[in-house]
Order: sequence, then structure tokens, then C-alpha cells
Amino acid sequence: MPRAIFPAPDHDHERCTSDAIAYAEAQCAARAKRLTPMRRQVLEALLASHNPLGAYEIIERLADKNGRPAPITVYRALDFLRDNGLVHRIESRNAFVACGHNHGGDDLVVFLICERCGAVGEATDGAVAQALKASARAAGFSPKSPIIEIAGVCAHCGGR
Amino acid sequence: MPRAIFPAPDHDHERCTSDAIAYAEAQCAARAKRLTPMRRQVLEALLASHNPLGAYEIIERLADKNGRPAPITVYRALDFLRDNGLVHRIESRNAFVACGHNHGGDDLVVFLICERCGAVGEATDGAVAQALKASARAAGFSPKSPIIEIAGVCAHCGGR
DNA sequence: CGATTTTTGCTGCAGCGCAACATGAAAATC
DNA sequence: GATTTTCATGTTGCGCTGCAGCAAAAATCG
Repeated sequence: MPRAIFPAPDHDHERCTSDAIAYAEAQCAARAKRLTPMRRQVLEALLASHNPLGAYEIIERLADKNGRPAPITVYRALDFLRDNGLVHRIESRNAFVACGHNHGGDDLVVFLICERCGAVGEATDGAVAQALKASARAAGFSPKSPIIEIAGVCAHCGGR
Repeated sequence: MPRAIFPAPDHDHERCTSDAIAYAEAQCAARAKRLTPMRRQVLEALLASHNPLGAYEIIERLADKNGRPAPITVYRALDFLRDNGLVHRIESRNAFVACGHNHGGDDLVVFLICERCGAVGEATDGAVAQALKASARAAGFSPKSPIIEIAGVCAHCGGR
């Protein structure tokens, strides 16, 4: 049974953001990890945009009177957030998105990337996962972590 | 019905290479495109290794007494080869592989990337394609070009 | 042969990503 | 409370990725 989430352009973003932060805090607490200011800021920057951001875009958005964080700083925060399932990397874009956390840690996630608005939706689908596993096994291959990214046009941009 | 190709470590590489070159020549002839020396060299470099190569690795391998090609030169050759279905880009590696040409132009291809030996196999599977399409549609998404890359361990490296 | 298209070479540049080391802050142990 | 250990951040530096823009050379066409 497919389950998909694509951010509607008119969704309650305030709410969606605070929910995600609350989830991140809970997740970190549960794992005895620390959601430090730096990490929180990076996550917030990603949440503020439902589009994937490149590392240097994040740096740009975190820049203020106190200067801007060094690339490595942002990358480390991103590593942490990814390790804890709060952020995904979009390989085909060299960019990152906050996770919609509509899926369990090891679920196969399908990223739907809109070519018009750039928004990224996440879908989880057991059927796809099964078919993929079967396909890999048939080649004598033991799959670890599948990456699935689909470019296309989302419903809000008139794709039909 | 899944169809998969994973290069066996003891396969006839001589043959496999010359076949691929012949295919490339045929493909280019059919499309009235030119398989120039540069393009051929890049393709040969990729064929000589069943592992994906980064652009600068290709440059390295093409370097000789006459100097080395500039990055842009290799990228242009790669663009050409990709446009004509002779080379794939492995997004998760920022690298390129020669196409096993075991699939039609628009088929969905699943890349199986061995974490041990680095070899890349290609699988084509209608079931996966169907499931993916269904999943995307359910989210109101019109898919264009899916990218599927699976890291894991291949049969020859003891994956089971 | 001359004109057009295609391909290659050259310069330069911006983003990506991390290694190695130093510093500072927090948590655990005594 | 002081010390040790652990973790997080800052600093410097560098190599890879990828392409724009322009000029020169080669192939194709009329």
C-alpha cells in the first residue's frame, strides 16, 4: 500500500516546522544524542524550504552578523542529521532535504523531485521494496541501502 | 521477469570490450553521430574498468606523453556518450560506467553497486518499473526518469 | 573551394566535500 | 569540586566536480 507525502503549497508550514523540530528533539533524546544549536539551525534552514538545499546554500542562509559557518561545520551537522534519520541526501542534486519522517528508519523511500517547483515528496511503498529486493537477489546481490529518485512534475505544478 | 548482468570476474574481457565498441559504433552510425577518437578513448577507459570512474580518474588514464585532456573535454565526451546511451552516471558516486547495453533506451535500469569490489551490475525489471510508476501516480506525480542505485555485496564477493 | 556545423582546446571559476589539527564545551568519573 | 574523557565546533587547506565562454581546428555540405 503506497503511502506518499507531497507538501501542498498551502499547508500549515508553521505547524509542519514545529512538528518536525519536536520530532527531532524526541528522536535525539531517545538516542541520547544532542541537538545542538548548530544542528538545529541547519535542520531549521532545511525545514524552511521544502526544496533541497546545497551545502553552500545552507551556509548562505545561516550567515548573519557573526559571520558564516565554515563548510565543514555544516557538513558535520548534516552528517549527524542524516545518521539520525532527520535529513536525506538527494544524490542526483548534491543537496539535502529535511525528512518528512513519514517512514521507519530502514524503510525504502522513493524521492519524487518536481522539475518545476523543485519540491521533494517522499513515498514509501512495500511493493517497490519487494520487487527491488527480488530483482537484486536474482542477480545474486545482497542489497543494503537502495536509493530511488524520480524526477517529474508534481500534482500542484500541473503534472497529470 | 528480471534480467540482470553482473560482470563475472573471469569473463572474456577482450571480447566484452570489443563488443561494446562495436555496439557504440553501430549506435553512432545509426544516429549519424560521430564516435571521435576522444569519445572512443573515454569509452575505452570506462570499458577497461567495470567499476565506475570519476572524471579525473578518466583524465588520469588518458594521460600520456602528449599531456592530459582538460576536464571539460572529458565531460563533453561523457555528455555525448550519455546522450547516446553508451554510458551511465552513478549519482551516488559522482562517477560513470560504460553501459552494458542490455536494455532498451528508455528502460528503467537498476544499478547494483558492490561495496567490496566496486563493480556495477545492471538489472532491468518490469515489476519494479510498474510498482514505481504506480507509487508515483498515487502521489499525483508524473514520473520522467527514475534513478535507482543499490549498494550491497555482489555474488562474487561472497554476498548471499 | 568556401561556408557551415561540429568538435576540441584553453582559461577561468564556483560549488562540493572532507582531512588534519586545534580549541572549547559538556559529561562522566573519581 | 577537580580531573579525565568524550564530544562538538572552529581553522586551514586542498582536491574533486562541473561547467561557462571564447577561440581554434576539423569534418561536412553545397
